[in-house]
Amino acid sequence: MGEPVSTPPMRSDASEAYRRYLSAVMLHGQASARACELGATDLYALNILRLSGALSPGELGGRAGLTTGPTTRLIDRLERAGYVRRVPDARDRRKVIVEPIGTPVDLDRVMAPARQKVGEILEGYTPEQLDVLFDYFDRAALAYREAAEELSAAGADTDG
Amino acid sequence: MGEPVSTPPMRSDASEAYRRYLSAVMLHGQASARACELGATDLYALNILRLSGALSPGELGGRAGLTTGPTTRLIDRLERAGYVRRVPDARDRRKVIVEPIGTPVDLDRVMAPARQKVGEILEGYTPEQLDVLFDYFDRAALAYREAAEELSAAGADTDG
DNA sequence: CATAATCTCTTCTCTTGAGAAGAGAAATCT
DNA sequence: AGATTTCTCTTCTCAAGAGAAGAGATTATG
Repeated sequence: MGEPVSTPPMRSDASEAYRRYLSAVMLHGQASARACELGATDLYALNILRLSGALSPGELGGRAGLTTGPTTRLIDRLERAGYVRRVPDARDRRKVIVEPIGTPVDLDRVMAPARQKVGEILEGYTPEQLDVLFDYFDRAALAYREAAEELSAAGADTDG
Repeated sequence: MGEPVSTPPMRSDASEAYRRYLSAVMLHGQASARACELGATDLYALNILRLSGALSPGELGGRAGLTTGPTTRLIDRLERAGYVRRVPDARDRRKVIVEPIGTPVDLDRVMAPARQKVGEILEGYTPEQLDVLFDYFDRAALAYREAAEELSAAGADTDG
């Protein structure tokens, strides 16, 4: 997955710190998925569904960073595992709605350690400091999305 | 690849913001790789080599989040593309050293937009605020690594 | 209306990652 | 020294993602 190409912020070792951080997040994602006996993408998609509720395959795949082909098979796997159900959309018969209907039994147990550790870290910050963190997450997310957009647009230009 | 299972911090929409952030970072990584005509993992590995210098396959694979099998083929691809060279380690003949010997021509061009945008965001913060950010990256990285460690250890327990 | 253009999902083929098994080299133990 | 254990990389098989192509449904246009 897909793995991230970090864009190093400027300080001396900042880019290393940032890279280590992203790397750790992803290694944890893989370990979590393995503990749930799922692929990392499958668990990620399940998390998206838990937070956002039912989505169409297109929406789900887009948020999970998948193209449409793999998305269909992702949903196949989740459906077979009993975590998800396909429901036809009444208003647009081209569409399907993917409803979460279950959660891996040990998901909470698996997430607990990271949740607690990160929670403790965040508790150590003042509200102002937390504002800085989440302000950064917000704006950086936008920046990366825009940058990705530019790259895709530039690539589409030069394609046949 | 692998995609992250975010562990939502506590605030109301914080977990959503955090998820969007990670998602954006990864989508940008994929777009960057595509723009360089490489896989996301391949470009990530190349970045690791640029920052860390020559590494053994084991080290490289570990940092890229790959197991040893795929790592060999990753290096095969990079070698075939001319970005990397395998050199035998004189002191330990089990080992190989992977040396970066080139970089995709348009890597800088590809990275420029994100680098600039993120740079602008970071310039908007005071030194104290930047300390908060990088303090978080440091500690969160450790937290996620430890949490992943616990999961792996627990999984190894219950395995045959 | 009818036709064309667009959208959404699925199917197919090829590349890439995971994990098990194995070969070769080094370290450790007796 | 010889045997065992450990380490590092490679090879092999199977599952998962990328992208192209296609089927079915909706919307826009003449």
